[in-house]
Amino acid sequence: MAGTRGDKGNIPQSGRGEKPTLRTIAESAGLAVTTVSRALSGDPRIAAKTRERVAAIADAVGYVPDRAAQRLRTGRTNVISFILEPHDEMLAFGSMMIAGITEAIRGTPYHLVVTPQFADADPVAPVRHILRNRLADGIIFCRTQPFDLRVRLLLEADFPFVTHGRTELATPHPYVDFDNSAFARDAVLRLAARGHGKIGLIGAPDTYTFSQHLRHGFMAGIRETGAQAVDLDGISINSAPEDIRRRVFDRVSAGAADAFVCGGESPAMSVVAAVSDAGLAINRDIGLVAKQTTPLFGQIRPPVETIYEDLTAAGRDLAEILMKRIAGEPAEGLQRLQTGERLFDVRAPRGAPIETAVE
Amino acid sequence: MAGTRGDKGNIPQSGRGEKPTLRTIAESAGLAVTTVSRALSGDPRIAAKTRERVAAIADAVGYVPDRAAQRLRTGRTNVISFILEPHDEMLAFGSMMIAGITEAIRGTPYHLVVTPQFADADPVAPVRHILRNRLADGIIFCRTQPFDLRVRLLLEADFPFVTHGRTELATPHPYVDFDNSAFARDAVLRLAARGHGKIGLIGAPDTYTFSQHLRHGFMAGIRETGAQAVDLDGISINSAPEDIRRRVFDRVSAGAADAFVCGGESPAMSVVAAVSDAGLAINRDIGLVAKQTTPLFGQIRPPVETIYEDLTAAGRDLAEILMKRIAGEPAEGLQRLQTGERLFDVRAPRGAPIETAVE
DNA sequence: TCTGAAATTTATAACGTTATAAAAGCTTCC
DNA sequence: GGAAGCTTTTATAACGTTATAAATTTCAGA
Repeated sequence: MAGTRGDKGNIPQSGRGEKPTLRTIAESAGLAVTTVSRALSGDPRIAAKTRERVAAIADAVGYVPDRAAQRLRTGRTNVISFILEPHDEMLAFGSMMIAGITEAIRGTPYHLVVTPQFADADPVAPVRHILRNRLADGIIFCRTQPFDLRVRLLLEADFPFVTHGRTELATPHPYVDFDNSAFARDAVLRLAARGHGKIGLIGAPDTYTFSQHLRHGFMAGIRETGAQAVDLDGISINSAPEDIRRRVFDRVSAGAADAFVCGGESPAMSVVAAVSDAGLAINRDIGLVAKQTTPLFGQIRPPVETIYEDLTAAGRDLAEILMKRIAGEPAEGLQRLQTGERLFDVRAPRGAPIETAVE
Repeated sequence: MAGTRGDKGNIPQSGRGEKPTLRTIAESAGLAVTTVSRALSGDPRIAAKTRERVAAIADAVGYVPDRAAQRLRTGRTNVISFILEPHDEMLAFGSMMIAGITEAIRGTPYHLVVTPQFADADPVAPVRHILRNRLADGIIFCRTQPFDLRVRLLLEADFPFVTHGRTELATPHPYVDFDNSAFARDAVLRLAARGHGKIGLIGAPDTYTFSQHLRHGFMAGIRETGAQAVDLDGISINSAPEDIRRRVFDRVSAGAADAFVCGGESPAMSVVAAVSDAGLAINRDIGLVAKQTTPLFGQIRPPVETIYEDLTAAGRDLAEILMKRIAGEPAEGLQRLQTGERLFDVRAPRGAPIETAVE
């Protein structure tokens, strides 16, 4: 039942029930199929007059090229693969990225295929699968490691890709990244300037490159200000919210920490909860600077100072870079480092212009 | 440069650099291509012994069928299209759904293609586009309207689809929905039982079916309890967070409202902010029951009573239903209504067993 | 041993497109 | 007028698969 063709032709443009192909147009125009194909692809070998005539007929019959046939013939898939780990912690991450990617490929022939990277499976498996079966023209993936296996595999195969996050590999490759080091350093400077001396970092597991950047920036800030780095026993943005809350609650209750730098809004939420549970107040007693990736967080009370990482813009950049890479541009020019935007500064009144970053 | 084949064969399994096809296997086995094709698809016309032999060779050379060729020949795309509106407000919505869908199609031949539905474009356009170009075997889309044009179009074309949300059309169609009516009614009963008498609903624009369900349930609760429904001047979960905050602040400051039912966590966040800004306290002064769709919200302080809508489960159901529909199952059995799970009840101590719903 | 039917395999064509090579039409110029 | 060189069009084949129809082999029963 499902999927069978209805009796009445359900293609409104053309009077006939048949799906128009190049042959339909060729017959109607009295031309060879090859000529029509070339005319539609704007081949300069075809006379301008013929091109126009063909375009008109194609439009009239509602012709759209068959992607499967094109793909079979050319080997090009017109597919961009976005590899996504369905993390609880990531929340809006995927949605924001996808919004950016779809925006960038709007009007291009590319489609977006989401390829899951399951936690219980080999992380390289999706890349290998796409590569072997030529399932896409290019790949986007996130959360790189310093010596990322996926990057090495793709470099070796000379297959187009972009990463969200950098690596420490010698061969340059296209990437989009957020300057997490600057974010963390800046956060520490700001907290120290406000009198906080015992600062904890809630970053990510050290396997990720961005996590190391966070830590480097954080430690740089610590050294520059003479503040004390508070150990949080391996708590990270990947930890269960309740674990984070408890750990922060312990440190705060014991007076062992008086400020936190958070790599995400989910752990920041837990910090706010822990501080509240301890009978203390964010900003007044305990400092907090967090990275924000969704508008939602702007409404939290008490207001939390955040730096905004625009993931939709990142997705847009990733897709644009990938398309350029597929078109043959060299990797060197296709690297972009985002910097954060200050959203709310607790020292400034609401709505007031935000001061420039601490030098 | 990018995408060109490296000199060294980069397909590890097979010694040769060439991509194995049915012909490769046929030649190696001394069989016709047709036979190999049938053997691999488990056709009973092929002798069991031959099937095994072919399977062994296919495995050895690392054969994977060419999707483009299959698609061209059979007309089946093995693609499931998920139509997504990149809403600010939706946040984790897309991610959770996608997590569920990918989970369900794991191990099947289906791929997930995300098709954006841009706010500035015709909402029916993506469906029409997929239909015309046969870009998918089935479609998933969300936020139905009572007389949804997309549903009507797809029913007429007899094309497989599932919706997240119901319609009021006479012809039954597959759907997954959350019982928003029960949620809203239950929320009002609970708030009223706690002594709140002036209750506002932050639902969705009335064009959506689920929004009407929210309102029906809400009004049913109002009638049953004799509470007063507070008008919020068209504020909905689609409104800007700051607008919601201001409106709630006004009502609460003026003593015009003492409780709220929220159809999402983003507006609930704004309610918490507004109540805090008005110098009042959630639960003590102002009641709040919200729908929760992400784990994040569980950490908010003060704790907010929520009902959990499991969007990952919804995504899983949607994909499963769609695959059954594509396989030809009738729409009648493919309708599912989710009910919410109480996550936190302010009257019960944390961690204590949760009482059953108000009757 | 032969016949007819069942089991198994094969040849051919087609899905809709584009790359390659060849052909036809048109100018230009000696 | 015809060769040379350009522009424009066409014929053919191929990408890798599967549906259809035909052919071959196998086997039971007479």
